[in-house]
Amino acid sequence: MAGKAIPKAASKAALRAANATPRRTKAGLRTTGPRPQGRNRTGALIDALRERIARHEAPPGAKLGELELALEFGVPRTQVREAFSALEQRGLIERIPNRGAIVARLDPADLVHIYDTREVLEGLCVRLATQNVPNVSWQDLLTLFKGPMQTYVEKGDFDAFLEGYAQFRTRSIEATRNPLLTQMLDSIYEKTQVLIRRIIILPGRAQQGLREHVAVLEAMRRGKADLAESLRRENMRSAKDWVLRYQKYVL
Amino acid sequence: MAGKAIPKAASKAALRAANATPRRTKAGLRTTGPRPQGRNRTGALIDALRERIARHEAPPGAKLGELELALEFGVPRTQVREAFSALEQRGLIERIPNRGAIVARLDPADLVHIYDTREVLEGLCVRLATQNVPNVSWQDLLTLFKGPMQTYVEKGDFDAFLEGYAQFRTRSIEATRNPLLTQMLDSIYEKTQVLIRRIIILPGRAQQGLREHVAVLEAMRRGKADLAESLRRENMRSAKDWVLRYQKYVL
DNA sequence: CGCGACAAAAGTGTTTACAAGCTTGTAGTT
DNA sequence: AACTACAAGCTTGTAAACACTTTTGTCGCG
Repeated sequence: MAGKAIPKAASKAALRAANATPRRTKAGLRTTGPRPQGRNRTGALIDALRERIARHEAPPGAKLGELELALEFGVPRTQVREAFSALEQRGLIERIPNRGAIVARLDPADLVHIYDTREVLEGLCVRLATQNVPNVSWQDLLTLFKGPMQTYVEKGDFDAFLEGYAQFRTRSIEATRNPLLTQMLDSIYEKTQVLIRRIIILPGRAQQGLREHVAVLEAMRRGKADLAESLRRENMRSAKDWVLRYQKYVL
Repeated sequence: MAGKAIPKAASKAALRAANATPRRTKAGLRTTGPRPQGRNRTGALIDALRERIARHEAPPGAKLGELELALEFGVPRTQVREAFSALEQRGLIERIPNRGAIVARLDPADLVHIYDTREVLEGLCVRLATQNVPNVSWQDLLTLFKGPMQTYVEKGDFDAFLEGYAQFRTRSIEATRNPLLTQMLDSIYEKTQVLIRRIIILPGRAQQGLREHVAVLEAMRRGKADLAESLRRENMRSAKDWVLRYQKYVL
């Protein structure tokens, strides 16, 4: 790895160019321009990074350089720092004093904590959802889970399968109309999203999970909120067992 | 309010003085000095603001000025902004473009959302706590709640009463050994802390809450984790009813 | 006496510049 | 040949200046 020995000229100028924000492709404007948009820029950056972490594009342990991200998104480094502060608060990244930020890692103990907490929150979610909207509004999801989803599993079409799950998730959460719960489930979702693709291919997990979801949906379809809650909690416990049993392959 | 008509000189100089960080009382050092401490400064600022909001020193709707806080804590404005970003993510403050940050307000709908979510999380908390530590370790709290706490209520010594509650809370949360749950309960706690002093003086609430807590503690003392969970949940529902019934006086 | 235009001031959002710390690569010594 | 010491550069932390927006106070007009 000894390398190159690039001389080292132009360091000042290079830094200046790198540190600066590359805005304004227009010609003569020398000022900042009319200010892009209110305060969405940092918010958008936060979301972009959350997405990137959830999608595993930035895997756990990956280093996040302030400069690198600032250049990529075309924002000043201070905004990247603000975003880091928010993400750290959310537990998605870890900041080490003069070393920068890395994507948070999960260890087996974290898995237990996540599933225990998720159990009660997901239970609450389906209970509220069942109570808040007409029973028939679950019919389409029930049909989906009883029909097409079965074939997705058999054929191993995991993308379609996950898409169906995402729908269930989205619909339930929206139906709760509870922003606090939504936020907490989102926070957990971000953490588990990293693993879902490994869990779903565990032997028998997709089939078992599907069976349990059908049961939950049937309870929701019939308006049995408390039953749906306890079925969903059982579902989470079952998922937890699976993950722990195969944890070597998941983490 | 027409006022003063201070001429307006020295604006540039004033701003410069205000915007700058007032570090280093020493004499001739012209640079930043040896860098105070790693990266605790922003973290400390976040905690200080959380505390201030929880204690109602900055009541809901209060404006938080970047400059003001920067001067008060002796940190640069960028750090205040980073702290704001974290607090916003936590839902403790609201940032309005170009207008600054205000302490988040609660409306009646938020109360419902908080109590629904709190119900399942507090239930999980006492269940895990019961499972994780020896039964006898709850004896002292049970004794406290059966004896001294009763007299606090009768005498109207709310400070001592709240102190007892805080102990129960702290002990339960620690016993769960679940950082994620801890974080979520903390997040909720910060929001309700604003109201607790108004709730506790509602007619009959302190007595009823105490009765319910004794029941929960007895279940914990006997190692009945599931029973403790359902009693705690019932306790939260009861608290929610009380708050909603008297919501005009609480909010 | 009220009401609307205008201008200054206050404060937020953004950018640039500089200083300190960690990393890495190289050279010199044992 | 391995190990330590040192120096350069890259990255983070901090400071300060700049640009834009909102607010507020005043003055002129109806």
